[in-house]
Amino acid sequence: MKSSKKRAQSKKELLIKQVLSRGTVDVIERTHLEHALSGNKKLRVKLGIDPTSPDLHIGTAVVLRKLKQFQDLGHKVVLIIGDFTAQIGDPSDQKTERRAISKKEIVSNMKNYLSQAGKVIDLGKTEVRYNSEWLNVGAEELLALTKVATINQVSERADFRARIKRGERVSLMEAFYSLLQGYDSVKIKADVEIGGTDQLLNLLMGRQVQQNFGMKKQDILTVPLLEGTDGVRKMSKSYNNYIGINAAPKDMFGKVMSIKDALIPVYFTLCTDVPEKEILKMERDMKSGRLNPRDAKIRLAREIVLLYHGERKAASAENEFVNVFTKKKLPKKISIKLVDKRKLGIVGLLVASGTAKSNSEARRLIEQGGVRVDDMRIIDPKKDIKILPQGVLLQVGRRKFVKVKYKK
RNA sequence: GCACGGGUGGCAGAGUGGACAAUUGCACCAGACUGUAAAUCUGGCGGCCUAGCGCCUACGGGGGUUCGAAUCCCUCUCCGUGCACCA
Repeated sequence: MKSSKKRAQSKKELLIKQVLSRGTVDVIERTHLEHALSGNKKLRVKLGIDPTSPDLHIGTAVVLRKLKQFQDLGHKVVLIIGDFTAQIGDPSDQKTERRAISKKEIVSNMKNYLSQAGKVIDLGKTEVRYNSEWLNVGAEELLALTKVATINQVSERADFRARIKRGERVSLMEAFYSLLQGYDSVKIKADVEIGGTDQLLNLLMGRQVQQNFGMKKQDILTVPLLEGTDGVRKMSKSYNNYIGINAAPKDMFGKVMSIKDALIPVYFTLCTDVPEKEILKMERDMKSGRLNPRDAKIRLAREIVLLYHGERKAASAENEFVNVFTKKKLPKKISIKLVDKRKLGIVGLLVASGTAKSNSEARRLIEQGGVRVDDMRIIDPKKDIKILPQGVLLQVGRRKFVKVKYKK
């Protein structure tokens, strides 16, 4: 009995260590949080969510995975949906003044968000709150809040200062934003708040607000921003370098395979549960040439797909990938497209089958040698193709396969 | 309200009367190679066809000047900055 208790104890220590170190950038204040985690008090762990973008990707999942670790330690996760601020519209995107989104949109966005977030955290143990619940305050309360910070302080923020220097605008709303979301921490009595490294200032403001409202300051913990598939910028939908949580297993697998080799260890650390020791070993082995980065990446892809689609689908996605790209075999499932002619030009065939957007594009693909019909490369854009009774197999590039049949 | 600056292809950002379907970078697509949809290299990246140094559409909207406009003028619209007591 005693030993099992001990084992549980050491397992907890391990989890704590993981919370504080794996995929963690800043911890403030470290020793305080460490003690709190070792204690028995159930901590309230806050994460603020922007309700404008309902699509989650594995980059946004990084912070959710961190939350999950807190949940595993028995703490309470509080998701705060920033519907209030979203309705005002965050003007920080200077160029295109972001339009305020409606309540209805927010509700549907959040439904989407939660169903996706549920793949990472345990929603049953999560408290979900909308900050319009308390932020729609009167002027009196608002003014009390504005006493917390000074214009001097806000204007000294590195990002604001830089923008002012460049002659760009900094809206008051932006300055208020951190106050308002800091007030969330007061209202929900947060012990800990987590967020991406880009949120550090906001999180710090939460501490300041809490202190001014006579409350104990929350600890804060930041996680890195995951680099996107381009390996340059952070993963984001607007850069089109993201891997969606809802992506089909096959696409998810392929997209992971398309990341730069250098990103492999980072992705392992932030996006999978593979033990850090193993990751380090893989890193060493890749450097020494003992491990083919491709194989490490295949494992990475499998681990990631596994988290969101389960083991069976992960295995079949892997199979499919190896088949199609390494062994150059045909994919298992090939979609069928019906056409109403028995014979048509290759250009028309590409367009009709949806493998090319326009005749010009089709021609280009053909001239560049990217088109095969029944495994025969077609280079002449004027070639006519007969649609055989059993159909013809059209391959465009390495990834598009379509079976074209005649529609009676 | 006044002054100034700006609105260019999915994004960033050149171009300020002809050589502009518009430099370049990113993203994207194809090919070669490979270790993979990595890296690298090559080509492409508005549409149409009779494939021509062809035609159509396109540099915020509309109108104009000109043989010719993304480029000049007018007007509208949108964005940004500054000013708005002294001025």
